[in-house]
This record gives sequence, C-alpha cells and structure tokens, in this order.
Amino acid sequence: MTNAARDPHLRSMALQAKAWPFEEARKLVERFKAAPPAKGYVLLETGYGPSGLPHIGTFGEVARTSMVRHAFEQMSDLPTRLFAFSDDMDGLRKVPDNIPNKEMVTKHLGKPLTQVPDPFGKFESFGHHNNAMLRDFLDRFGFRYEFKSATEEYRSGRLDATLLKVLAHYDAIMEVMLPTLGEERQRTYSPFLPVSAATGRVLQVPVIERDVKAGTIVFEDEDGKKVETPVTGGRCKLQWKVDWAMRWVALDVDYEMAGKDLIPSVELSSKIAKILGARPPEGFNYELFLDEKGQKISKSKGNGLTIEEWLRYAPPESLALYMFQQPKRAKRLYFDVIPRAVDEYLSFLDRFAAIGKPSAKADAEAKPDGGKVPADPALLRLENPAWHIHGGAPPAPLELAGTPISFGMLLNLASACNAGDKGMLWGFLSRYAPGVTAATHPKLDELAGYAVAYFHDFVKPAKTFRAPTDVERKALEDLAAALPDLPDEAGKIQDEVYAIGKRHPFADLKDWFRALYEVLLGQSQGPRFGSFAALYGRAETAALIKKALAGELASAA
RNA sequence: GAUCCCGUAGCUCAGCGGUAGAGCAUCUGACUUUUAAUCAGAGGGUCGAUGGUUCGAGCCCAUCCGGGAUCACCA
Repeated sequence: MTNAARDPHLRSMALQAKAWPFEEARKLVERFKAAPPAKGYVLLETGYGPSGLPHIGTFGEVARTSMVRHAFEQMSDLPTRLFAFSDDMDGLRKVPDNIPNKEMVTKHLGKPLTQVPDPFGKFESFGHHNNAMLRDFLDRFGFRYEFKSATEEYRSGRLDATLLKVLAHYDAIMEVMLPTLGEERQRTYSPFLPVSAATGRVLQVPVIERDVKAGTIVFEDEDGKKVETPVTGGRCKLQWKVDWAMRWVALDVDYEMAGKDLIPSVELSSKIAKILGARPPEGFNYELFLDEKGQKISKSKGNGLTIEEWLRYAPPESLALYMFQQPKRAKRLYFDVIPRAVDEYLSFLDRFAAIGKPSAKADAEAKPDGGKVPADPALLRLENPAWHIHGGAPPAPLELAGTPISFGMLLNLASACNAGDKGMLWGFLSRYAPGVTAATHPKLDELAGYAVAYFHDFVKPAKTFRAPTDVERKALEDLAAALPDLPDEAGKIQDEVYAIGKRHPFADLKDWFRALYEVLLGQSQGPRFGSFAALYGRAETAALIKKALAGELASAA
C-alpha cells in the first residue's frame, strides 16, 4: 500500500489529480477540514442485499469505493475503514429462481434472511450463505473491508440508541416519508417493521401506539392480537430508507455511493439522518449497467453478465478497469466488451511503466499561458487507471520478446488456428519468441487460456463451414493420405500442400488455400497451412480433413 | 411528470480549456511458394444545433433538438 504520508510531493499531486476517485476523496478531505472524525477514523460503507447471490454491481461498488479510499489515503493521514454491510435481516420477499429447494424456502417467505434455512444446506441460513458468497468473492479480489451483518448489529444493541431516536422523531420522519408514498401505502406505512413473535416474519403493519419513554410500539400481530414490543434489540427492523439513515447515524458513515436508481432514496435518507441530528455521508451516484439490449441488469432478470462469466474469459483486473472507467456513464455490460477491457488494461500497464522514462513520448500538460510543460511523473501515475486498479502498485507490463501483447492478438491467433487449447497458441508464441514458455511467462499463459475460452464460446460458434466442391474433395483426400508420411516440419508440409494444389485443376492456387480454410476452419483466411498442420499435428489434421469430407464440420456449424 | 446519462471518423468509443485521437473496418506497401498474422503508411470528422464566457471551447455556461435510462410498488 502506497502512502503519501512521508512524501509531500505525492500528496500535493494527489490533491490536484483529476481522476474521479480523487475528486471523490476530496469530498472527504473537505468533510474533515474543520475537525477529524470523533470516532477516530473515516468510515466508508457499501451495501449489499443478500436476497440473492452477489452480483457484478456489488463488485463494482466495493471496487469503486476502494478506489476512493485509496485515493483519500494519499491525501490524508486519517485512518480509514470500509464496512461491507449486509442487510441480512430484511424479510425474504420472493424466492429466487436460481436456487434449489424452492418449496422449502417458500414456506419461510417474509422471515428475515438469517432465519430462512439455507437451501444449499451448507450454512446456518440463506442469509449466511449469501453473506459467505459475498465474502468469498471480495476476498478473491483482495479487497480490504470489514463485514457487517445487519442481524448481528440489530441484536447486539449497538443500534439501540439510534433506534430510540427514530422512535422519538417518529412524527418528523413520517412527515418526510408519507408524501413520497402512494395513497394505499400511506395507510399502512411505518418506519418500524416488527418481527412477529408468533410467526417470525417481518411485518409491514401500522404502528397503533408508541411509547417513547418505554421505547416500545404497539402493533397488530398476524394472529390479530395487539402486541407491544420494544423497538430495540432486534425486535423491530426498520423500513429501508429509514434503516439506511439509521445505519448512517449509528455507525457514523462518512461515505457511501449508490446507483442512479437510488437517488431519491439517498435524498430521503439524508433528510432523515438530519432529523436524527447527524450529517449524512458524502455520496456519489454511479450509472447503471445495461445488458446487450440496453436494459438495466438485475439479479432477478439474470440478464447482463455475472462476475463468474467475466472471469471465465478475462483477468479480474480487466473487470476492475471496467468499473474504474466512466462510472457516471451507462455502459453495456456484455461479453463483447471483454476483449477491449483486457486490451485497455494491458495498455495502461504499458503506459504506467513508461512514465518518466526518457524514451517515452513526453506527456505534457497545459500551462495557463498556452504553452505546454511536461507533466509531473507522479501526477501521471496517479491519473493512470492501473494505479487505481492495483492500489498504487501496478505490476510490470506483459510483453513477448520486447513487444507488448494484446488480448486481441491472442484472440486472432486462436481463431486463425482454430485453437482447441492454449498449447496450440504456445506453439505459435514460442516460435515467435524462442525460449518463451508458459513457465517463463505465467501471466501470458493465463491470458492465452482466457483467449482460447473466449474464442471457443463466442468466435467459433459464429464460424461457418462449407462443404468442399468435387475438385476440392479430391485434393483434400490426397492431402489426408499424404500427411501421415510427411515429416513434422512446417516447411515440408507446406511444400506438399502446395504440390497437391498444383496437381489438381484449380483455376488459381489461391482457391485451393481458401478452400482449406473455409472447409476445415470455417473462415476465409487462416494461418500458413504447413505451420498449422505441424502444430495441430499431422494425424489430427488428417482426421480433421476426414471429418470435413464426411460432412461433420458443415453440419455441426 | 421528476431526475440522470449520452450525441466526436463507416462502427465502438477515448479526449473534460491550448493547432481533432484510438481500436475495428477500408486502402497501399513490406514480408510470405496462396492467405492470414505481423510491421510500415494512407484516406476518412464544419466534435447534435444555436447563443454566451475566454486571447483561445468537443471540453465551461444557457437554451433547443435527438437518443436512452432510472424513479414514481419494493429494496
């Protein structure tokens, strides 16, 4: 972790850097200009609703908040903490589609998530299960965070003082909330959602009476009986917007970002936090992610992309870059954005490494008088996305024999040779850069694996194999027959391919080679065929030809 | 209706005050016993419109036009 505490120059650069995490961090600097936080640290919070598995938006929020935190650490010596707060006391509203034992879960609708049995049978509850999933994947990315469970917070009594404040300011809060609700909801609305002692469900019922001194409310339970219950100790959950405000106040949250869809909620919760006598946290609204058709992605719809899907085709850093870039812009989050994200990540790594080197093309920034002056290397590093993605310490760029590697190039290579595994890619790579292997370049090896996976799932299905003409068929038969007796040498194989093409009545030799690609690889262009056969294997190539002649490739496409 | 985002090269987008950029696509050349890959190079944009601020504006402000999303039930 880089720290600017002992580097005044770095700090001054951080204070003027323009990348959005710095803009955000400056809000916090401003917040504590007059006095440091009484609790002794700056608290950033991210929220998570564990009614389903963590999704890519959750990742984005933690990633982005972490970037703000890190930026802030360059500007200030104040300690920071990041809470990942799980709203796991929320009542289960509907049964998710993507879980087993739905009938069992259905019986527990309305109960706090931490009271619904785990349909996967592994954890204490469904809420605990989803919390564990969240922590797993946050850990996988190496985020620094502290997990907080709403259930535990409520039960521990740590929220009690603020809950009582909510009760004391009941009328003022209702006055804020009611105008935002429909007529129907106005009649039943209550900031307090008592947990029924009879059924265990979180109830959305009106408050009939309240006793501020005793700290209790009276409501009608599901069995029709009037019940008086304390608002403290986890007996009552708060309705969402009030809950959020209460949490801000009780924990003294200083920063929390949220999606654009929550703007009205942020406004309301901020008003309520003020009613409770606190200063609402600094905030930031990021745009939503869209699926391939431009629709908002959501857990329930299952559109867009999951974290797992992204990570099947690209390294985590590329996803972090995607989250870093343009947070205020609605972006499509679909498979087709992955290759570009990877290549941009790689090129930012290159640029980061080149900063300050004499050979690098001089980066420059404008002077007020119109001239240009070379930008400060420290500033350039802070503005580079790689700095934010890697917590200030990006790794060395990926290169092969001195030239930068791109994912696009690997993808082309995979497509050109119809790669079935990354070993084939390595055949070409090692020939290009002798001595370079998966062992010497593990990062490149990973990338090759991603490229093959992406090619296999997205590029290959789009290929169209055609059947050979009669002339092509005869030539291909010749080639298949000749292959087993040839040496394993690209040049010799190429000679034979060429000779066979000449032997058969092709109008132009180009037609012969094109036929090879179209019939065998499902594309109009490809690698030099001798090289391909040598790498793919002579026997395998012969088998491929036989499959094509039998019509198996054309029908499969 | 309220709020927000977007409108820059054929396509996807970067650029957020200082003589218009990238990738892909297109074209040319080099290298290849065909191609592709790779490398080198080229063409291509009155930066949605109109006003304003400025010595200077895709970049800031205002208005308008066009596209999209979110919230108006729940979280």
